Amino acid sequence: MKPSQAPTGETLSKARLRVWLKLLKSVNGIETEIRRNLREEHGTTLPRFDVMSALARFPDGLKMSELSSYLKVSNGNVTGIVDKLTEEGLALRVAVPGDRRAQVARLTAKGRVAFEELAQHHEDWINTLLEGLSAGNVDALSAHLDCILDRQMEED
Amino acid sequence: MKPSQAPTGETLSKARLRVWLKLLKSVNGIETEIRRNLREEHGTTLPRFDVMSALARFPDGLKMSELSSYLKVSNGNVTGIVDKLTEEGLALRVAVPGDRRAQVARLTAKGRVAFEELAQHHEDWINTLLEGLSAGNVDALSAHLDCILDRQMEED
DNA sequence: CCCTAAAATTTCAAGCTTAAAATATTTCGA
DNA sequence: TCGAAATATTTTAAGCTTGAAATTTTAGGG
Repeated sequence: MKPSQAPTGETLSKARLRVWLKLLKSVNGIETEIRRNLREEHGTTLPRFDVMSALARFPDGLKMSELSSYLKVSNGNVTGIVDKLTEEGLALRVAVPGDRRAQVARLTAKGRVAFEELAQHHEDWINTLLEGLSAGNVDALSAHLDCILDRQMEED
Repeated sequence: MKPSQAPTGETLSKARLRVWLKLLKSVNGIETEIRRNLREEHGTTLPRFDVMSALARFPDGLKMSELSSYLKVSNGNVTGIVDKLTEEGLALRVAVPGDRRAQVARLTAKGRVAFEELAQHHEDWINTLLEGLSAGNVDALSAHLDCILDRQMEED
C-alpha cells in the first residue's frame, strides 16, 4: 500500500518552510537570552562579544577587513565596535608595518581578561539553554545542520 | 570495552557550544540571503515582511500590543514599522470600539496582494536554501529543534 | 464622583547594521 | 615616474531594535 502522507514536492516545500520557522524561533529564543544576560549581568552586547571573541582567537590581531569578513558583517560595522572597545581600553589598533592604510585590531590585556570571564559565562548559558540535547542529539543535529551549511558554502 | 570518547560533562558542554555556533551560522546565512532577496527583488525588509505575515494571518487585525507579543519584538518597534506600512498604503489602523487607547492594525487590500506575492517568493527561497534537507531530514531536524523549544517554553 | 493603578500606545535616546560614498594608500603597467 | 585601478578603512544616511519615559485612556475602590 502507498503511504497516504507520501511527501509530494508541494508538501516538502511547506515542510521546509515550517522547519525554517522553527529554526528561527529556536535561535532567536537563545540569542535573546544571551543578549539579555550580556546586558544585565555584564553591561555589554552580543556584537561586542563577537568582536572580542574573534580577537581572542587571533592573539596577533586581525586587520579591520579580516575582522569584518571573519564575522560576516560590514566594514563600517566593526569600525564602530572597535572604536567603542578601544575607548574602554579593551582593544587597540596597531599600525601594520609596510602598509599605512591598514590597522590591526587586538585585545588589550584588560580585554583578554574581560573576554575570558565572558566566555566562561557564555558557555555556561549555552550549556543550560541546550540542556534538552543529549550528546547523541547534538551529533545528529550537527549532521543535519551540515546539510544546510554545505549548500551555503557552494553558493559563495 | 569503554568507548574512549565517552562524553564527560565537560565535553558535552563544548559540543553544545559548537552546535550552537553551527546553528547560528546556518540561520544567519539563510536570513542574510532572505534579507538580500527582499531588498534587491522587492524593495522591502524582513521586519516589514514579518509584520505583514502576522497581519495576513489575522484578517480581522491585531492590536498593536498583540502584534508585538506575537512577533516577540518591542511595542515601539511595531509602531514604527506599521507607520511605514501605513504611509505606503499597505496597512491601516482601525479604532477599537469601546477602548480609545487601543488600535487594531490590518492589511489593506493592496497590502494583502503585496504579501501574497512576497510569501510565494519567500517559500521558494526557503525551499531552495534548504534543498539539502530531504523529507526525512526535515522531520529529524524538527524533532531536535523541539528539544530546544520545549525548554524555552518552560522558562517564560 | 474622584483618583490612583493599570493598560495601550507612542516617543525617545542609544546602539547595531548595512550599502554606498569618501579618504588615504599602495600597486603596477606604460 | 605617472597615473589609473585596486585595496583598506572610515564616514554617512537610513532603517531596525530595545528599554524606559511619557501620554492617553480605562477600571475600580472608596
